[in-house]
Amino acid sequence: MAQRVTMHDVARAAGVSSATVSYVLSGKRPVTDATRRSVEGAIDRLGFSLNPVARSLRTGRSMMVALVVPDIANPFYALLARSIQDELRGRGYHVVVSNTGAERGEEEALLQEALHQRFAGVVMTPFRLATDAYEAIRGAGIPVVVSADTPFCDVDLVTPDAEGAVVDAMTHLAASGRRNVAVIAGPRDATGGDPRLGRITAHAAALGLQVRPENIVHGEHTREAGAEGFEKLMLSARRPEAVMCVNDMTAVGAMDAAERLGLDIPGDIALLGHDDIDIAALVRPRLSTIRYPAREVGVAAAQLLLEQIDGRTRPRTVRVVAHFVSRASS
Amino acid sequence: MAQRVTMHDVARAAGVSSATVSYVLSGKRPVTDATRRSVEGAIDRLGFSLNPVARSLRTGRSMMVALVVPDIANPFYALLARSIQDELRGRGYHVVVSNTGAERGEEEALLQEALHQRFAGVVMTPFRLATDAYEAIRGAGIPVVVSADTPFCDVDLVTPDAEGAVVDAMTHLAASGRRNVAVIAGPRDATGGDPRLGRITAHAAALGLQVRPENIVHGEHTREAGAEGFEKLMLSARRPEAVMCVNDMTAVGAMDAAERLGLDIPGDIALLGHDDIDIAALVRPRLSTIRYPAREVGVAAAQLLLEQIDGRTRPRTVRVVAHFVSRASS
DNA sequence: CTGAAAGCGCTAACAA
DNA sequence: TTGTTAGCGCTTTCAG
Repeated sequence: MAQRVTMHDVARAAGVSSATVSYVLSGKRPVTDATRRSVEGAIDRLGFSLNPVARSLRTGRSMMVALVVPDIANPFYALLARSIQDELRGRGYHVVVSNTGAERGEEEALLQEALHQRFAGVVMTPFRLATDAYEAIRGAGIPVVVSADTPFCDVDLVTPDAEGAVVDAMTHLAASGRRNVAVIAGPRDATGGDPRLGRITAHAAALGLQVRPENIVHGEHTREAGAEGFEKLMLSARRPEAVMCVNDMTAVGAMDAAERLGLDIPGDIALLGHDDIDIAALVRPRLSTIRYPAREVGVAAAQLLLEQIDGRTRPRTVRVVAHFVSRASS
Repeated sequence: MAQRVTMHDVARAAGVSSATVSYVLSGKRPVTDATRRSVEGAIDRLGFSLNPVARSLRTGRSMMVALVVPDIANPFYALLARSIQDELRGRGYHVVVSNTGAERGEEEALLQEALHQRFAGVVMTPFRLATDAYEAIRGAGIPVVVSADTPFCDVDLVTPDAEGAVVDAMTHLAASGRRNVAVIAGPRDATGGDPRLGRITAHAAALGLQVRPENIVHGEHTREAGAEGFEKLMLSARRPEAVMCVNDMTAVGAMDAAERLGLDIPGDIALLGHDDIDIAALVRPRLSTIRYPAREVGVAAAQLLLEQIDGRTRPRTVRVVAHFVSRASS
């Protein structure tokens, strides 16, 4: 009772050739109304549906899109996944989600895999991948969209426009008298460094803030790493008056640590996150953060991917603007 | 420069037939050490890798597993996805995530799709699907695992063992003098009703609690529905002293509403969730909840799926035990 | 232990 | 406007 109905069966039932059935389905060739009706009749009489696997083998392209992220359990990526799926479903694409754990080996392997599988495209948030790792897959003509803070050469990119937001956040800190600012940044060995950290240090001086080298700690984008980083910072001889975190999950980790250490936020120290996942407004104190809307990022990524699938070849970059959201933690 | 290297090329390079290459790869037939070495040499000299699409066409089964959930942006399902992916990756399976929005039409369509795509299996959290909707796909021999509170006939099932936890939770309410208990339950038209609600009403009387019919409201498993449900309950002539929610997201919605209404939790009213997603311990007051560990559910589901793929045919049910977690909201 | 060959179900030339 | 046909790259009988 499985789908044992092939195009051949339909063709026979409709008294045409299987090619005609194919053309009725794809519309790639004019077909008489009569034959069309006859074929369509046979199709739903027999309950036929096209075998996507055979089709993929023949055309060399599947309807699968890979979404490669560090961790789908991270709310930012979960929401990103949701919005990409929503955008792509209409066009019949399925989304294969894979987790890299931000590990370079996994990032490479999953990109390879997308190539072998002849996926229709890849949306990826790389952390440690070499910037030239896209050569092979782009050489195979598989569309790639990268979501990252770092500029990548020759690849479609969705990236934040966050200069203004960072300036706002730091202006806000300065206004409340916080001068000595620390940063819980991303991993030291991330490809292209940590642009979020870069933006902060770039603007600090002009805004009257100081980011001492010893007040910069590195770690993964996780809650645990955030807690660890915060504790490290609190050992500093000159305790910072504010901590800016690479994302909201690390900021939550910092709050965990602050609680353990008996430090009050924002009394003893101001805390800022990045992304504005739902959790940011749910924790207490509510977390001030630089909002980078996952949903919009996903929409943009899906858009770029579809454009490539539809034939665009010149790489494009979409900047999603980030905003400072002031809440109780700063 | 794409993967234009086929088994034929490898065969020629190794001076054997493509059948032999296939057998070297699959190990389904004994092969001399000499030929094996020669083939393996050719394989990595040419950078060959097997085309999964051709393989799927031939065998009639792909290495894709469908994960069909209401909303991957819901932390419970995100974590479920993560753990399933972790379990399945080792065996080479990829996970295709789809969102149903808990809509029956989508649930049916996505199940169908898994059939057409010849997926290796399906893990599904159904809400409104008819219980006999699995016939077709099971008839096609595609393994299915359902994660649900409701018992489903003839399908592998991962389901909570929550009687004890519910009794604990309600005992706790009774002990703190809450007698009049309300429930924010799942949708009224869910397949098999709402077993979480069922468990509550089943135990209420024996524990000295009262769940009045007008204190049961229905809605989706979302934050918004939770807020709406809570507001409805607060209009009740006899305001309940405790509210039990079908999951943590609805409980968070209830907290949203409580704040708007100026009600104190747990002072004016106790609040309980269900699942224990990370957010439960992050909101204030921290949410008491009935912990149903998504990670374990995912592991069990993956296990069941693999067993089926490996040939088991008799349906199996795994019960994951739930526990009451007492926090500040009750 | 190895090879030859027949397809899996579809698409896209090429003919008619 | 339609049909014929040759594969896409693999697995798996059936012979050797």
